[in-house]
Amino acid sequence: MSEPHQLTELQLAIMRILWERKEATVAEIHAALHGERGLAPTTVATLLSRLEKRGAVKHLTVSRQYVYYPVISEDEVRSSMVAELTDQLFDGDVAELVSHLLRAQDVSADDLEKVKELIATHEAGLEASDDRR
Amino acid sequence: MSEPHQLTELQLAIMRILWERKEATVAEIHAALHGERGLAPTTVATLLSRLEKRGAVKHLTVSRQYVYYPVISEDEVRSSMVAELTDQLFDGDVAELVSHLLRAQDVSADDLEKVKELIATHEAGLEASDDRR
DNA sequence: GACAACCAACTACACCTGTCGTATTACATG
DNA sequence: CATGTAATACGACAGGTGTAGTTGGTTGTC
Repeated sequence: MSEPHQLTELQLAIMRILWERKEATVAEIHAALHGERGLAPTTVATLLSRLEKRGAVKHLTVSRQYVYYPVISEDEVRSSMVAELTDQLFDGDVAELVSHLLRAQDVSADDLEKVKELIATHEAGLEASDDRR
Repeated sequence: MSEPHQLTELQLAIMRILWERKEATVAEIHAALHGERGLAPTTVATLLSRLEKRGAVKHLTVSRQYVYYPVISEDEVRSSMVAELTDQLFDGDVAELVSHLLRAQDVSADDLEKVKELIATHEAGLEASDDRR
């Protein structure tokens, strides 16, 4: 069942870099983050060791430097966090979440098109597995 | 446009009670919460005053007791939190969120039906406003 | 071999949240 | 009016997070 992986904004920013690159040193992550935020290198290092303590990343040591890599996948985190949100805000009802999305101004006509296609594709997939049954 | 209303699990639990009942005293909220969690009354009071400091609730004093009521609506909080999640996990792309929902096992056949109906209804609404234009 | 540079480890601190205990105040009652 | 009771106000503390400084060990270089 995989523990709940609730990550904060900064933690996610770090994870995103790791997910993209598969692995990175503290210095690389610091550089990648540095564009927008003015964080000290030690700050990034602290965050990474805390993420490691929680089991979100691990590291190898390569010539005196730590190379971190993700242990949990982006999809796991997404699932975990979306589920948490759905539980807390929509009593676990995914349809309610979608309903909210549609009702709020959050969905543009473009989005709607995309969503419809997604559903069509998804249904095709379901039928395929139906056939196989 | 309306500050970010990111609430935690417990804070949401309290807000839900307030949204349902329109208003409630500390004692009532404590009782309503008490079923599942063993919180002290003072804990609930502390949470409420902190929520008030943040502008999520306000209170009136009725014969020595505080009667709290919500200042922000459930929909506001939902929008705010869903938007935040979408930004952080899906780079702000709502369609990506829906895509994730469909791909993950999170959506049952039933849910899918409901979602399709929702979309149909939503489109009908859009056309109506198109006509009006 | 001494020294500078680099890096991780450790420590610190402020702020938020969940949790309460204690102090204080206001009311009702005898 | 003295008191006990009921509620709020206030202060505290632990655990997590963002943020960073300082320390200490390795290593490459003169």
